[in-house]
Amino acid sequence: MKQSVRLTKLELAIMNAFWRMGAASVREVQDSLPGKKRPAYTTVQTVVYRLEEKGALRKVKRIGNAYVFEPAITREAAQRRLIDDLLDLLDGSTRPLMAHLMDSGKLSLDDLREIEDRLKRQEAGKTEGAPRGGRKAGAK
Amino acid sequence: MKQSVRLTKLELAIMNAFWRMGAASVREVQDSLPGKKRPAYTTVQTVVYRLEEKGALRKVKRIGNAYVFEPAITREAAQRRLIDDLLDLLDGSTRPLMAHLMDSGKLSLDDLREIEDRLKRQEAGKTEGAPRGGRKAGAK
DNA sequence: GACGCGCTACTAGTCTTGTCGTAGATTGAC
DNA sequence: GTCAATCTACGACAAGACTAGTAGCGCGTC
Repeated sequence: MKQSVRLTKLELAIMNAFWRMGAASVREVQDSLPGKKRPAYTTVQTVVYRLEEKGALRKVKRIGNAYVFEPAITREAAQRRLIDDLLDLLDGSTRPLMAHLMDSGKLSLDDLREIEDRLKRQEAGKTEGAPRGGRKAGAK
Repeated sequence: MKQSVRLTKLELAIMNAFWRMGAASVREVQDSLPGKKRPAYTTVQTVVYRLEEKGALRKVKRIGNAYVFEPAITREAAQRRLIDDLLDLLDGSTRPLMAHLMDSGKLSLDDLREIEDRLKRQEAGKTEGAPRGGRKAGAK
């Protein structure tokens, strides 16, 4: 049941292009990469193909002799995987994470307020019915 | 001025052993690794040597014919690097991070309260002098 | 002083990621 | 139908990480 895919830096940069553009050809993706880190066409091509193998992209059609790909996973899922991997490395504890975010000024009070609101809504919302088959334990 | 070292999963597992034990020999580290993921002695040895080259460990003495190593970087510094790398991948935004932590129930309201308090104290303490443009983060 | 054990030092193979080139196929334009 | 442009398909290679084996040295023991 592992549908989540681990992406490397370059793979993520390329996926970002797809999430931004929806569906695109290798050429379009390469053109869209910011100048400084724009690899050769075939480099982008190789990574796109690898992403397809990994299940992060899928071919949707051809235009001319070129394939058009689109994302097969959401940005959220990919980010989730990234974060879970990090938490795993941190032994599952969010403490060092939060501590560092605060120390480095990456978390503002406003950010916190927003999160707090959301968390409250979440807690409130989950006591009423609609179990939303999310992550029930039983999953074989 | 780059003193921070990027650690991989195995390297981190080994550093964790050192942070836990203080100073140790390769043998001690290997023995301390949890059974499931205990690599061969020479594998641990190779990684320990690599960590020394990277500056994450240093030799402190010999006991018998064996070297004893100790951490040359703190766990906090290593974790900081991990987190900064992640933020880099997330385009510097903490939003998806916080959102996922909440969704997966890794952040409680209590956690948030604590963080909020700390953040407030921090802000109060820094209004004097240093302007520190909050999140501009850029700092190459 | 000889022996064996454990440790170091070195070597080596495999995998992943990033990088790109080349050959050949396809296509649109004439 | 021919041609040039553009893609795909495939191969290659370097670096880094992970994995582990082997050779040989040194230390403690008898």
